[in-house]
Amino acid sequence: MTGVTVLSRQEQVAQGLPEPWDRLAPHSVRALLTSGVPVSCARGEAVDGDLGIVCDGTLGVERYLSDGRRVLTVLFRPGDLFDLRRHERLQQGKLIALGEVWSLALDPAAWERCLARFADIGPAVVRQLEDHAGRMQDHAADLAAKTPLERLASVLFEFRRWPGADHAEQGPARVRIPIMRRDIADYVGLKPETVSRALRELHGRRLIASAPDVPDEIRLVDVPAMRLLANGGAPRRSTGRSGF
Amino acid sequence: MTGVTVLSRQEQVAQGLPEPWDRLAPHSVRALLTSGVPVSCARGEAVDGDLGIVCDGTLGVERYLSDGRRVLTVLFRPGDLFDLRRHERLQQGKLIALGEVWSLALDPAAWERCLARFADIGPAVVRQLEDHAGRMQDHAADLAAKTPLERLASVLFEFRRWPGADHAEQGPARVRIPIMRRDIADYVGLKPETVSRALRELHGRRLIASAPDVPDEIRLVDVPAMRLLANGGAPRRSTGRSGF
DNA sequence: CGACTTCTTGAGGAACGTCAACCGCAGTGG
DNA sequence: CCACTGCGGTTGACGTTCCTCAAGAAGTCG
Repeated sequence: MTGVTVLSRQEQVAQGLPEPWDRLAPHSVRALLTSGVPVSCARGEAVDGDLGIVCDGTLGVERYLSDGRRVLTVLFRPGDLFDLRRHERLQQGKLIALGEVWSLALDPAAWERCLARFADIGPAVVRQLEDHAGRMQDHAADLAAKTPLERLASVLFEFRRWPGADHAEQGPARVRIPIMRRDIADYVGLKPETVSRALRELHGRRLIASAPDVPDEIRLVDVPAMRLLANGGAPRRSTGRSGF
Repeated sequence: MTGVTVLSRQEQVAQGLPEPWDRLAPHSVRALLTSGVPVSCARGEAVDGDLGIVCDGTLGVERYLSDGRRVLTVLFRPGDLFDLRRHERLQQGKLIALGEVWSLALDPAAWERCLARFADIGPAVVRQLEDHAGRMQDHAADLAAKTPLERLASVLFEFRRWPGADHAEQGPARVRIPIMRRDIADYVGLKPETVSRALRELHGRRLIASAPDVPDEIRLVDVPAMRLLANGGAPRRSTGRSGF
């Protein structure tokens, strides 16, 4: 399950390359793929190499506060480009695998050559960065102002928006939770217990549902209500003085 | 206080252009400045134009949740490039002035020409984006895991790190709070009352001090302790089980 | 089977948000 | 000059919320 599978995985990625990369011309894609080496990581492992593209699984930037509290500041999903070359010397956390992860590690020099040679890669990268900035802003809004329930709803939509193989098989209202509760908690700024309770509450309100044997396969029962909730439809308690 | 001051302000900016722009060759700077038109905004006003450089004051991306809660997801300080061209159609908030603000609005077409013509501007922009991404990650970590006290300490350092004219006059351990309490609160995910109490607590612990007549001019009395606090040195209560 | 991890559930308490009131200041108009 | 108004900031009392702690359920691996 190493050499050959790796290649087939590259091909597979080339086929259904998500979001910005799918607009690349065939030779750009080929150059991108041959300039990188496939790497696999087990859960918890640090990803070596600070430049690459996620092929499968979820990566996260992990940061520990002085007293041990853990935070996940960013998540990377299949198709995402991660570039942490300026990261290390800023002590801004470590990139780790939040599950079984396949990624395409890029050699910086080769990457620059690739950028210089193929005109369509540059815009794709810019688009990536802009998307990323947008997600970070959404995330900041979640963390700054939302209740646990709202954060959970929001993060479920975030999971759903992510491109990836999952989407094809399941209906549009289905979401597979790709990471552990603890990682969700560290990402949305809650404790695992609270995440658990919030999901329970969403079930209780008939907003989501899941088969008992696959609790991580969630169906969004009431999408509009979930969307409203994710956008801040449920204030903390009283004082729902909307309108100003 | 319009036509002439504007020009002089441009010159002034060109002189002490902060962080990434100061490394530009003189003609690059000149091109940058002549490609933009100076704009001033009063507090609360939306900034027209979605591409530009902040010259003086503080801008913020403001977002309202469905029920009226307000969040500031990003702050822009003098020297920062803001590019919200993809922002509008993603309904990701509005750029508003958090005080009296001078900025240099850039015409997208002219900007692209500038980018294409001067080789040193591109890297400066990339550096900007990377810095920005780093700050967003710091901010996410603040919001996700830190207590009000820690958030305040952190945001004070953020204010201090910002380049700007303020720095020259005051000592290195002095910070001027550039925005209102309410804006601080909406930025760090607290309520103004809590911000007030946290500042009071910092005073009480002899970590910061300020003259009674200028309460927004803060002196960092114990920088190491403040730094530790900003990095998460004070957990919520017990369970300070550091080390894992 | 036991050791371990992840997830869940429950009870209790600290903490931050909520609400209300007050202070100081600036602008306004009689 | 002073009352009036509005705004930003502060302080205090109170209550909900979410974290803490502990224990149990369910799955995995040796």
